[in-house]
Amino acid sequence: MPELPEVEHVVRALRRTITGRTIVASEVRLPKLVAPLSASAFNRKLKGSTITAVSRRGKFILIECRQPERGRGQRARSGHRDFVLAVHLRMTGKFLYLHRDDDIPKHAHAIFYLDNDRRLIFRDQRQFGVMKLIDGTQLTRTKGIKELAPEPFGEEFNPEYLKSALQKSRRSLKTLLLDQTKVLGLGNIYASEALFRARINPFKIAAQLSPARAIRLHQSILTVLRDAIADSSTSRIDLEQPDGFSYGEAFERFWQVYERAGEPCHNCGTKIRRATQGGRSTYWCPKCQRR
DNA sequence: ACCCTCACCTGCACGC
DNA sequence: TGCGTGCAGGTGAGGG
Repeated sequence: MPELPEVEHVVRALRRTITGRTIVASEVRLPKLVAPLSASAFNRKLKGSTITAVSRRGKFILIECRQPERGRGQRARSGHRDFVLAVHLRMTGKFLYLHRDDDIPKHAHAIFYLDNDRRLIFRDQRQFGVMKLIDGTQLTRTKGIKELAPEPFGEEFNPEYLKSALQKSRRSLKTLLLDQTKVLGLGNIYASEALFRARINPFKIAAQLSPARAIRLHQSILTVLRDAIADSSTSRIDLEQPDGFSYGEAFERFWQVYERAGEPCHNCGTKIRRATQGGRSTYWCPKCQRR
């Protein structure tokens, strides 16, 4: 369920919580979480590794690790190997930071035992989440990551980039905004919200959007992501409160159109509409976002 | 190369 | 109460 703003806050929470910790051992209870790697190979690789940093690429959480040299002789010069544990939360993935005696909750598919006697749990009700171990130098060559569009807050994601991405596509804007290889970071909620802010109809064909509107859309994408990240209720993401937080709750009160079908538009009072587009719900104001 | 549909899962809200 | 249906914020494989 998390889109980029929620992932960003999970990253910040992980960063202040687990940076510098060593993974004493790990336990994978759902093998497909780490497939095609085997659970035992995954655990072997992580054992004894120290977490050096936590970052993000799109909606992927990157837990950067350093594995001390084991055995004799190998790679004697550097003395360590760097790798990244890349985690995608998909719909329901969550991290929890538990004490030794806390009960392991339902749907805990991976457990990381840390050197401070605490446990980092990966919990995922729908089992869509994925983890992969990537060699330090291979990150930008990894399938699933190398195809991602530029980071929305980076220089490369500018109005010119967006215009050119739009020009190449015959799909609807809403569908295109969900494509992480074209525009990075939006999900089903913020795609609708960004289009509402830009006053652009979600069914409009991408290539037919005027340059002026493309600039407006670019602005709206950035502001909707920034506002969601800046929202103080977001910082409530607390890894120690397993059920005290659901990603959506924090932002609901700011939604202008999402899940508001039949309710009045905050701008003009017209009833917000809902339709299915590419199998997903799209919400829009038929007056503010005319074709 | 592009784009669409379906599949992956569990749980919840709803109507009967 | 129970059961069936549809829906959920994300992607990726496979096929046209």
